[in-house]
Amino acid sequence: MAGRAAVPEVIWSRPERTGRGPRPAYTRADIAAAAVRIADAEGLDAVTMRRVAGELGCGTMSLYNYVPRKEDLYELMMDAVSGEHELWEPSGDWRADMIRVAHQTRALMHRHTWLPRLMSPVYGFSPNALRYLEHCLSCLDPFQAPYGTKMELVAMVNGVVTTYVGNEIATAERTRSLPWSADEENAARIAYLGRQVASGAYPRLAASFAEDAGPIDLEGVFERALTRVLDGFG
Amino acid sequence: MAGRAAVPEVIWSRPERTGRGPRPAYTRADIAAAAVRIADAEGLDAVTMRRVAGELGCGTMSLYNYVPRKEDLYELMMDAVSGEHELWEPSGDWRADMIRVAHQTRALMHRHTWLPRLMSPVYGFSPNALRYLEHCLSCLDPFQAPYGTKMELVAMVNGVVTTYVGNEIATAERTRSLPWSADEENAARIAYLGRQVASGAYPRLAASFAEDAGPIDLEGVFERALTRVLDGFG
DNA sequence: CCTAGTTACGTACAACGTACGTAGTGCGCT
DNA sequence: AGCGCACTACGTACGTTGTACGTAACTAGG
Repeated sequence: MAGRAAVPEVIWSRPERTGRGPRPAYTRADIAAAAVRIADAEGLDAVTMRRVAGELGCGTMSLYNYVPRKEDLYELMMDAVSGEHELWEPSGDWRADMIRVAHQTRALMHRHTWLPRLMSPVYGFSPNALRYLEHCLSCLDPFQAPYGTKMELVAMVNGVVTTYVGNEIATAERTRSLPWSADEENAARIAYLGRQVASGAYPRLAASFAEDAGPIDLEGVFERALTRVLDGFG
Repeated sequence: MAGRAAVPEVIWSRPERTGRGPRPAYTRADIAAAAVRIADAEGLDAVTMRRVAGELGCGTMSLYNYVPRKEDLYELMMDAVSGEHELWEPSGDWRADMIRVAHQTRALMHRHTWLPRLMSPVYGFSPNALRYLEHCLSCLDPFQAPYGTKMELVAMVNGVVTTYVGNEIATAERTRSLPWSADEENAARIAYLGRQVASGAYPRLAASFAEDAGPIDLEGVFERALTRVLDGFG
């Protein structure tokens, strides 16, 4: 209980290599890549300390030389995939650039479906996150506003992307894991809700479900949400 | 492996009481209340099957007669606190009503700080969730738009509230669990980021942090985000 | 009344994060 | 040059988790 971390212990503040002792067998990039590979292939829940160590080919407890807590492993994973962001020269049209950023982030999250779950609490300040943030701010150079407003815009766009793609992924995984089609799922949901709604206590809900019977166009929903958020910033 | 649930197994579709066998010692409301009490007092991670059973005064495995999986216990918790929503007669000004809804949900989440974590994947269709949804739609009666648009508005407001209050809570819990003040926290973060920014690779980030040195007004951020979202809907 | 379905609960298991102890290794200092 | 210490590596072990399973008691429907 004595000398254990009287400091935030952000992993990015501790150096990867101190110079003393034998050279580490793996880099942080190696570890992050292994964890990302597992998460992409088998889901986030398959990312355990034992499994990652096995993927690297070392003992379980050796991982703790690189990563003090599992939470920091998650941090490494988020930073690794944040490096996949393509950073272009701003076009001069900040609105178009932010839409492009949002679509790219959405694609990134669909490539790594575990990302929304890790991002939803709060995203930190990893190296690649800083580069991404700086790029967003550079896209917003033509947007006449104090930096506080620009940061709020970036946070809002990121929040909306995380929320909506998280929903898309949850929906997709539910329909994939279950042994029936999306239409049947939809029908079953209508059937259950129909029973609730039949009581007459929810007339507007009933009208809503009667209005749009088909499956929801998730991409369209995302696009409209994004447009509305940007509209709110004028 | 044979007869185990070839159906979604939404907990709300199974009756609370079938009539056969001894009468259950507890109601779903009892169980939900116990779990909520624990989560409010000791955090969501303290809500384990053993702990809830202990709070009720029954054996651990007896809980599984009421709740097939832990996920369903979460569902019960969300429904229970959703019942705390105050549902008023719509004022005729849908914008004002939605702002009131959002503030009330925010207050609810601050009262039950584990809510954003449970809501972020997707919120289901529990009885009280349906009542809440119907209330939102009734507030939107003066809003001339198809129900699809109204549903998107409600979803967006809920998403923003969840995201932002989730951030507020994460920030608050970080400063509470750590043995230094918010100012020191802020200073430490500036110090760490300052080191990164000092390289000169992030000029706009540097300018941003130079601009607003004080602590962030989270309530103001929330208020502005909400206003902007509603502005996006005209 | 009987029997089938339900409740109650103790035992048990696999999997998790990780504390701890020990052995080996190589940089920095004297 | 060589000593020492900080670091790496890793096996063992502990506490905790969700929950499968078996058994005993009980109550409504035929």
